[in-house]
Amino acid sequence: MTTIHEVAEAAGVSISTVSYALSGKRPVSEKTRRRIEDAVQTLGYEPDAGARMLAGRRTQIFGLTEPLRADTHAPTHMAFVLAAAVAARRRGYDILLLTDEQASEGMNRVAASNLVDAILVLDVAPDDERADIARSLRSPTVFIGIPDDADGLTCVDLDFEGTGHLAVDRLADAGHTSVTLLGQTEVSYRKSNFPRRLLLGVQERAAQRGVDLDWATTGDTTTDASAVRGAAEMALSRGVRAFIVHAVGDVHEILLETIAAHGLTVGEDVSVISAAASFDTSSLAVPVDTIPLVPQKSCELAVDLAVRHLEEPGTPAQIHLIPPEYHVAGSVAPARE
Amino acid sequence: MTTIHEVAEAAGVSISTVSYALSGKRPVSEKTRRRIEDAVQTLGYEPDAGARMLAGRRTQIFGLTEPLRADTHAPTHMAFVLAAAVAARRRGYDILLLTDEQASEGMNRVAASNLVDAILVLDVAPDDERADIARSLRSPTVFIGIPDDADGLTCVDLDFEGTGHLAVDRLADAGHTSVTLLGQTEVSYRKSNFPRRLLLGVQERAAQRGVDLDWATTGDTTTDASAVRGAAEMALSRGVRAFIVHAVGDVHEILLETIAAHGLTVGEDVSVISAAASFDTSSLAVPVDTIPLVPQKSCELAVDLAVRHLEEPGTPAQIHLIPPEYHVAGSVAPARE
DNA sequence: TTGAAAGCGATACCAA
DNA sequence: TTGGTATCGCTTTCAA
Repeated sequence: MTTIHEVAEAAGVSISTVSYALSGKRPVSEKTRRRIEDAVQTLGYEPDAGARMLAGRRTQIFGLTEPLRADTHAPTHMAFVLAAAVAARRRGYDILLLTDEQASEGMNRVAASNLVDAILVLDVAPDDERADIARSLRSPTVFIGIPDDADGLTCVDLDFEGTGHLAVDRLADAGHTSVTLLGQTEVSYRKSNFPRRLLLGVQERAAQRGVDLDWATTGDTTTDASAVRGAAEMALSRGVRAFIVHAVGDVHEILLETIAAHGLTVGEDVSVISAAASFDTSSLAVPVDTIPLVPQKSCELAVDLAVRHLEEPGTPAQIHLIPPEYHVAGSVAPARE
Repeated sequence: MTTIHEVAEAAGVSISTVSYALSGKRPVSEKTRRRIEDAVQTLGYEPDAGARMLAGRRTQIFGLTEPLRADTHAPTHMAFVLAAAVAARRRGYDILLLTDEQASEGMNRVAASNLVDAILVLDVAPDDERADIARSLRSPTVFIGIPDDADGLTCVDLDFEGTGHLAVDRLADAGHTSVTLLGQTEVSYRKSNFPRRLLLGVQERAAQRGVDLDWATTGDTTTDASAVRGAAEMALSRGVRAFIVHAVGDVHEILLETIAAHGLTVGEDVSVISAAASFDTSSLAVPVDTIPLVPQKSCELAVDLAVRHLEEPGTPAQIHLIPPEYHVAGSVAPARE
């Protein structure tokens, strides 16, 4: 293993100059920097992580806690983990995984041992026990999702209520007076809170705009195809021609199939908006207007906030809602008389 | 932050005694150990990770590389990540995530900087570039999966060929002379190698036992329900009454539905074996005999091997195949005349 | 059974 | 623009 001493010797300078040349925290003359870089190159030098942590009081590691509850939608979750890892890496941080029981216990452990510079919290539950833990830690902690008691916490999330407002507005603007919200599974309305927040936003705005609203869940603990089909058919037969879908890809597919089976055409006879979908809606059978939930955005903001808290320790905790963005694909049509 | 010095002072001993008392690497008298433990407790002492790494030359961290290719089955993958994290933690190790481009590049980085003690490799491809990287590293590396060129590598995996053998044997023993293998997607036979290994095992044993074999894939890049149904119907109409399924849960469900739709009963008219499934087959509509792929087993063995390589540096690289286990659920019936 | 002290390999302060 | 060196908090050898 090559050390900073060997690099210094090879370059004919002191170790402090090597350190400064590599960190850029002090100006170094062009030619000495070249010599140092050459030495680093030929010797294959890589600073020792442990020594760095000890001397620099920075680990360049973020903890990522994820309980991985059984009802977590795996693809969505993986997208968030991946996005967090990529975002962190861009800022020079690695991700240390805290899953399962370690999700809570590990937070204390890695914070107390200075293994991580900050902690990112995924898969947030309404009554998340990690909220209290976070409040008791000195390490900056950023929640991706919002617990019921978010007091004193830094949180990042899509503005689900705003998303609900936006979806209803678009349909109401198109003249629809009757809308069905095809939601998540029953269990997710109890164990998470973003589905409720979207529902609330939809209900609120529907009331304001005088829109009749129906709400159907899509299964008990897991997506139930026949329940979805049933709900869609019921709505269509009652004359509903506008849908907001807050669900996984399969539910979208079933709705689109059911609409087609009724001899109706999305974007002409029926309007559909996909709300807060984290999958690629462009791969659906029919193009659907989407207000997407973009893991990259949430995670990049979360990482930015963690870094900011590290660099400016005084930064106040705050909830950051990401404004919804409406992507037109032609699935919303004017209501027919 | 409390340091080992404060603990030593509080307990009235030297720091070395504290260190030894906590690591157990040297006998410490009962009563001094008590005093030290008390001090640790009341002060809330947790050893500094960086200092530990530097002085102890051990990080207690494993790198986990996972490219997360687009065709990766998310739930299966998550099960492996979780199992790896749990197994590692049991032995006192944390998991550092190396995803995406970092899967390869990161291996070199974390190994060179001594950030990790060993590396676990997930999501192994036939021509995996991480094979060469692993061979060039000094850090112990364990593959969970087997690349085509596994020379000099330590690998862990289910014995997929043996799984194929076992499945065919059970059906042949029951008198079946005609079997259909319902396999994975097309793409997985190109981008992974375990599907091929299972296929090979099935073909081999089918030839040996004089069993007619048909093989159907279940879609191009993603599971195609109608393709699965078509394959199942084709087989049933040709008189095939024995199936080996190597696929995700949905494919099982579709096969079972199709069998029922033909008025046939699994375990009486038709025999079905699920091979190398990593999901919980007990939640299927009909109980199905299973030769499971258990992430916990693979990951525990992988972690054990990594630890062994750390403790006994001479340990030779080797491929470790986990013997298949047959779980009876009553879905295999004697063939009818 | 215990203690003193020499590192481990960086960072960053104080001088020059 | 550069160098010397104290320091970070622990592990482990050597001595007692």
